[in-house]
Amino acid sequence: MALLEHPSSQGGYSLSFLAKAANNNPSSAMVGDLLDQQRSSSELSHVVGHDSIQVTGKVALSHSPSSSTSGGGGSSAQSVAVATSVIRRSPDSPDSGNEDSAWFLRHVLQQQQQQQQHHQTGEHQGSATPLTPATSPARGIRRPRHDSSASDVEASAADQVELDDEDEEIDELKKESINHSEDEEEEEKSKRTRVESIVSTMRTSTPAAINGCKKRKLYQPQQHGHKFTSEGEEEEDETTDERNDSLSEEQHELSMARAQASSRSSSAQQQQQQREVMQMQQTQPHDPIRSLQERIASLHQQRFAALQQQQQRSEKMNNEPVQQQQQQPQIRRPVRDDAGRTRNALQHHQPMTFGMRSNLPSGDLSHVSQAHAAYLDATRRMLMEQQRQQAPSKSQHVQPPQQLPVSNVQQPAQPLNTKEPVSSNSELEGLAEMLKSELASSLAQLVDSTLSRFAAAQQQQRRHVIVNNQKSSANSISADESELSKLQRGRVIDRGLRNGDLAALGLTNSPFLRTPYGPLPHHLFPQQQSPNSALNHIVNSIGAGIHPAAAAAAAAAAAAGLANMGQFAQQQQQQQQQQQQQQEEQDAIDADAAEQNEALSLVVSPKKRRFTTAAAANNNNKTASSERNSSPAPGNHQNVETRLSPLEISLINHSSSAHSPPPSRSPTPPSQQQQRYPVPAAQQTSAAAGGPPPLLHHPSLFSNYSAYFAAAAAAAAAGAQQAQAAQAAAGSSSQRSCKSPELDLTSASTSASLLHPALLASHHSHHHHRSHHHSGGGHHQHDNTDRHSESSDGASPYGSLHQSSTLTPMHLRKAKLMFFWCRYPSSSVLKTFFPDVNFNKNNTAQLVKWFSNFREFYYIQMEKYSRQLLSEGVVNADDIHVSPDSELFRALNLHYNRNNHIEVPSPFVFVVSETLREFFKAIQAGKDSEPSWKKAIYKIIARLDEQVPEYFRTPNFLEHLE
DNA sequence: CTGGCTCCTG
DNA sequence: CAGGAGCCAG
Repeated sequence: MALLEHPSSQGGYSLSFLAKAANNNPSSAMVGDLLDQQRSSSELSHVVGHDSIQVTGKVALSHSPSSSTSGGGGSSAQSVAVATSVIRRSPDSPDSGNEDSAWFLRHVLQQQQQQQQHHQTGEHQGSATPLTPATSPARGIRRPRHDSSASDVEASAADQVELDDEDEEIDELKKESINHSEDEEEEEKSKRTRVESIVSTMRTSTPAAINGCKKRKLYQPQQHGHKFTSEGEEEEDETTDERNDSLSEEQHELSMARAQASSRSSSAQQQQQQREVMQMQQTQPHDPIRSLQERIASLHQQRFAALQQQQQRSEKMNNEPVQQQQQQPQIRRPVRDDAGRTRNALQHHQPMTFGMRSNLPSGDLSHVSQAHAAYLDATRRMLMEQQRQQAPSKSQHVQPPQQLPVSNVQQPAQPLNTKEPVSSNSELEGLAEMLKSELASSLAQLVDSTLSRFAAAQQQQRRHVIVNNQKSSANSISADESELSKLQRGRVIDRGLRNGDLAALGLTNSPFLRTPYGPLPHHLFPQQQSPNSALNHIVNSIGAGIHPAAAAAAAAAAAAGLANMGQFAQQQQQQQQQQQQQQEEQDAIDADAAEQNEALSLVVSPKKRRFTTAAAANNNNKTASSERNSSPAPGNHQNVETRLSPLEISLINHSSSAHSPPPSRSPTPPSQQQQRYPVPAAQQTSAAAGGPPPLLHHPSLFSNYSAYFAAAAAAAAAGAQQAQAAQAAAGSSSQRSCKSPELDLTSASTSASLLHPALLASHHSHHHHRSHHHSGGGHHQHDNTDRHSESSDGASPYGSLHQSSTLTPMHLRKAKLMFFWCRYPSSSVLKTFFPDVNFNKNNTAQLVKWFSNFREFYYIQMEKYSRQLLSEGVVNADDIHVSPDSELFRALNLHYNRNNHIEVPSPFVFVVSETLREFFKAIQAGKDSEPSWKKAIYKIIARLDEQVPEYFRTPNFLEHLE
């Protein structure tokens, strides 16, 4: 019976994924061992999560997401940390050779396991404490909820404290690690980190997408508010904000780039870095968006450089560069502005890119796992090679020349690498000058080409629009654009949910992490001059290969004891890295110029309501779907975009590219798709994280924890901002700066525990819908209505003043999602989650009624399934376990989460199982014959309500719901 | 009396 | 899902 699942089979998605990955791994001794360990660890964590859920109840649940989610990732992070500690503490650690690697790995793994256990214990304690037995039974089914919420807050507070501690620890560890210059170990660590990152990434990868549900018209849109309201003002604000954000981002970027440059071993890389800096500087003043893009481009460049190094190295050492490359996040394709060098780098990498492509058939898990396996394998080989080389001659400087392939301008490289920055300032300046000139020229070209392309694209779009939708033509500066914008929103949503939970949007690129730890890498590898330069090189290359931020974060995390938050942050970063890689791949596939131009256009034209993605060459599908958007763009887009994550982007791309079901991302990467988005999205993400709450930039805040917080705050800020905007459109910037932070912090703290790693599963469905609409053809009328409703819902309300008293289908959707956390929301609280609605008695009643209906459906299902269980011979209620994969959840998901906007929160899983048990027991006891036998159960279930995550308050939330 | 909930029906 | 009826508590 699908419903019942044995405890053993019950794990969280993430865990199972991890296990899968482990299984897929081909591997050899070391790697294999590692994987096994991983798996076991994951199981452990899994078990932990499960236990906590069952045992502790609500509070535990709130924590559980982190535990279950982090399962693999957490373990990885821990392992890293462990590694560090091991290095420091154990004197017996071997200094060299083959044994070193193996030894290191084993130790790490062991430590990891131990830590897991510790973690487990901690978990129990934490969860158990806050639980507050609900009171007031009779009337106040709802009251209990309040109690529970309070307990949640406490829990979150506790978490914060822990995090602080973690931060301190991190700092200490960092220092220590720096002081202890053990090259080999360092190397190991870096490698380890990479492996870990991959594993964690796999963990997070998309959960099994449920059905590609069709979007059905819930009901006709009753009205549309004022589409075009104070659009102008908001936009203005947005622009400024964005600029500020971008600027701050740039700053971070600069500092980071410098730090990295110093650490880089090869002069070529330095050059690139400098170029980046130059680019950023140049672009900063002008266009924020552009600057962001530039920044991304620079990042890409960095990666490329790293890749190149690595590739060469790997090639030399063994003949398997491809595999390694696959694994590494680097396969980035230079963003538009990159001129010759970047392109060169790109070209060099292209072969690899292709390889990746072939190996990465779909964006789903499978591809990830494959990559992971490949990566592990490659890693193993690398280690072996290293060992071999080391053994024979420790003082081989032979390597350097090879590593500096493309631009050997400054050969001093390896030996001097650490000190280069200091000594060669003048040189750098000269380079900077050169770069500047180069950039200037290249930029001009780019701009020209971009503009021309954009124009062409627009024309095309218009055509499509006209053909497809007559009405929308007016607004349709670009139907495609609108579609794209929608997609983006989808991404945003996903990101918002996902990241909102974990790192709250944009942690990946968040300056917070980066700035602080950016320097770390180079500190960690200070002694590259040491005899075994080869190893050093490897380390460097590895480090470089990884996203700098990620690497830094990883290092920091490793050093630290790995607070939960830290884990999250790290994981997130890693994930994003991976996602970015994917995106990059796709991008690489496409022709460069066209895509980039599109991206630019997208950014450039902020006025279109739903992100006007310039989307010149976008898909036909989108064109068709464009019908809906026409509404003016509220200012919030920027914020929204901030949350876009690479993954989302990739998903979007995937979906757009093919109607195929979510699971498999069709490799067919039509060059036309909006791959451009990825880049902009990423940029914005970083910008958003950095921008809104400048206060958070304070050094003290630089920690995983702080980063997390900041991100959350930023996310919240967006919401707050909106609210403010709604009331007073103008001059909100100052207010925002002051007020937002507070709000953010508050919300963040409050929601810290609440934030779940609810992953937005898929935009696929959305896209599908759209495409369906198009294909469906014949329903022009329908489409039009649709568009109206959407525009009124998503767009206008959030715009700020566009409140309407109408509850739209989007609101309904949101309400349904909220049901996952809260079954008995009070009307007052409920209202706060729909700031875009002008509530009156009627719509309030409607909203309340919705939840009543939700409950009804829910309880019906519960009763039905519990009866079914009973009939199947289940005797003990305790034997009832529900897995998210169960039929029951399928039904529930279909009802409340049709498009899988979010991953079913683990708390809800618990609630369901609990409800099931209660019904089961009641029915078993024959209470169902009594008059209102369900009421008792209702009471119990009412107690299990949780606070709805803060990100539901995000103004843009609705937009994300397709 | 009102708000809120459940149950039933369409 | 929405409407309506009925019940209950402030």
